[in-house]
Amino acid sequence: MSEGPASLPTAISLPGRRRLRFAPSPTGALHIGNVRTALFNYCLAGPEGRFLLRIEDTDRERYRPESVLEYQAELRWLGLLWDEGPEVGGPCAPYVESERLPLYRKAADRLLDGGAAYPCFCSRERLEELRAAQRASGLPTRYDRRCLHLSSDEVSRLRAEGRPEVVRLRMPEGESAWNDLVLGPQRFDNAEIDDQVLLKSDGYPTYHLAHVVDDHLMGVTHVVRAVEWLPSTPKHLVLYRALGWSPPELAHVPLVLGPDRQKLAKRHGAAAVSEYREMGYLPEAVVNFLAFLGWSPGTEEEVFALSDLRSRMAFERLQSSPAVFDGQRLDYLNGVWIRRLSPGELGRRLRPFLPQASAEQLEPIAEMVRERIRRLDEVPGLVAFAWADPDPSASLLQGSLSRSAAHDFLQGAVPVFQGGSAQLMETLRALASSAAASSTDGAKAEVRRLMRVVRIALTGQEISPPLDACARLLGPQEVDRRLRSALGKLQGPG
RNA sequence: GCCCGCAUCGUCUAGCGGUUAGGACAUCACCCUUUCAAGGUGGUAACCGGGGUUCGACUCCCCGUGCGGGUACCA
Repeated sequence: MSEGPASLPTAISLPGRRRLRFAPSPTGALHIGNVRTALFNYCLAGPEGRFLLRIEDTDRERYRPESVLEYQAELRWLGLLWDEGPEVGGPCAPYVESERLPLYRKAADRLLDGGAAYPCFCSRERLEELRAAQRASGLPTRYDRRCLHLSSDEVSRLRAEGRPEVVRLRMPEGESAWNDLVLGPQRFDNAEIDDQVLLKSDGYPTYHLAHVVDDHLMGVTHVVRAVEWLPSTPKHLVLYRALGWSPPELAHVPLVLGPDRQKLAKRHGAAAVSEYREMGYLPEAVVNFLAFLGWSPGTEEEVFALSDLRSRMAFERLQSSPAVFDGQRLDYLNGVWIRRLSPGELGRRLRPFLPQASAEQLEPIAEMVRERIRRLDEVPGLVAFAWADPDPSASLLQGSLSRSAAHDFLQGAVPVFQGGSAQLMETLRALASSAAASSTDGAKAEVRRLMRVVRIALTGQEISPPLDACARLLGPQEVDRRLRSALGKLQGPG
């Protein structure tokens, strides 16, 4: 490449009608709020569009290399597969900003040459003092442009001294306006905007420079990001213009709040996607739930798969007010999606939660729990009896029944279970009904009490999956052993 | 401090000048039921306040209030 110092590649005919991107900064765990932004970008690209993943690793202080792979794994888990980006490549590679440094340098040089930016040698200490003073006198905190009018001699002298140097954007006079796809017409007075640092003294660009260069070079057509970026948008617009590029469409989506209406964070409980995965939320439910935090179809439908969302989501229906993250609604949707899974599929998803279960046990377990759980991590507790000896006490077994009634019913139940499970419940209920016939209070209540004895004998718990399913999971021998053991405890007076 | 954004049931939301303000979660009651669920039926519950504009405002405009965001050589 024999490009001049101020030359940059040109973005031409890239695939996809719309090109949207998710550009996280790998500094920690992937936050659920960021996932929503990723989801919106993914969906808004539409079936005809392209979804790109770009790694914004320009903050060397906070950079965490492991995060890159973690983010990718979580996005894949959610089904947010990128058409271009790390690992999959694409026409705009590389998609990692730390590998694109020369591009930002060239852009900075071009801005410097055109007078849209200037070198600044002010120390961090001076900047801090400046801000403190401005704040103290009630002024907006902004750089005072001390380095704006440095002569070339002064610049060379400072460089010769080895003073750390940054490149600052020279914010021009006038106004910055755009039509935000979510918030509508926006207008800022440039005089309110600071001369932002574009290139840091370590040679890395700031977000402002890097994302403008990359979004342009990568042919990004729509930038969808959280409102926290709204106030710095004028800087970006100025950069596009100074570089001779036309800006993409902009859409600022509202924040996701915690129950206290503060920006969702760690202290609200789970903030990382990985935690949701570990708690047994299905990616389908997380996606469905997050989509409705700021979007709705305008109909009364509420269950959406990712592919439906990608074909249905549109800017016009994006919400402009912030949404509170409501865990109860997520739980509900998770239950809905769990019940939509076939027992076989649910069994496969259950694997990480049931290390002690055999391969053959997973599907039957899935079948017995699918209508009673909202999260996969509830399952180990529901079926714990299968791998533990319940060993219930006699008083727990008999409950409000007389000891002899409990004993007699259990004794009658033993042969029922031995007879195989085909009509198990029918037979058991018939047995209970006849035993309850002489009951003074309600026969129905008596049947319940009787069935309860069997439940506790088998599982040690008052609450369990249906008895026939429990019996099948345990197997005939174990059922027989547990019934006889309980029988033994109910022997004699009590 | 300065700049900016937002505002319908507790929560997510529908509404885009005229509606008994709709749905879902949660909640309450009942039904179903071998427990727990799931499912069914029904109920409680909202337009932040004040001015305008208009024959008519939840809807449009202004002010206030509240909440939030930004104000970095972090993104």
